[in-house]
Amino acid sequence: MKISKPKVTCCSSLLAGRLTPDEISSLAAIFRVLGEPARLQMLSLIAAQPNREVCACDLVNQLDLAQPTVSHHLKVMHEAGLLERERRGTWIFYRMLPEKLAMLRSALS
Amino acid sequence: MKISKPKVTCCSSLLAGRLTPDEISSLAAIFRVLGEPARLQMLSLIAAQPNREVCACDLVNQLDLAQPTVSHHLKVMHEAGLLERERRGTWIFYRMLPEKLAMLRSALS
DNA sequence: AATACATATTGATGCGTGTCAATATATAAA
DNA sequence: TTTATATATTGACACGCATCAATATGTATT
Repeated sequence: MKISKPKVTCCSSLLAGRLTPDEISSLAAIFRVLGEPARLQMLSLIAAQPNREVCACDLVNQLDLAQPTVSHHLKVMHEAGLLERERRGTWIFYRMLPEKLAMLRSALS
Repeated sequence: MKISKPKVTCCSSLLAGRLTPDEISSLAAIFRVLGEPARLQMLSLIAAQPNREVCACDLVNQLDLAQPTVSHHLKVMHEAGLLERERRGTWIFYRMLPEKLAMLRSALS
């Protein structure tokens, strides 16, 4: 029985070979999302919570940014696949989705 | 003889704990450099070379960008610590410095 | 329905930066 | 020195986007 050779690369890797234009633009899009200090700070705050989630109001209180600005960044990160949202009553909680970060990690290796 | 406990964290990690403002801004700066499709394409082209280096003229030929634009991006990536330069005659060759990418990888883990 | 609070959206503004033409600088060869 | 080629710099322009005030929408309570 023939054993198929395992593929060593699972995702697009920046250091090995040439990337397609689609891979390049989608990779750049995620990097651009992370290239904003306010957003990195929000991710760091979420990761620092014991249950790994925050409601938007917490970020508004801690972040020295106006509420529309926080809402804007949350939307950007949610649409980029970095955060998931869940409504609980009046509050909306955001959690990290580590898959996108893992994908970036493999793109950098 | 007492054996010192090894530190598990070597660098700033986005997912564990809170980051300092300095860590956040320097991390964001590198992500912003990578958040540009033209620059990712240049890195991909460099990584695809057999000897892992290119001269600037090669990039100008292959990249559908004006020469000053290529020069600008090379400067940005060099100042960010992603590329190293070496002059050989009239040409200037650029090579990748994988250390910064490794640092980003650990920040994402 | 009315009130209160949380979040999202709209619209406007200002700043950063990617882009390129023009020009300058650097290196090598004749 | 002159010529040619490679790279960098300057200056200007246009576009994207972070930011916020004002407003709208959503949810729960009375």
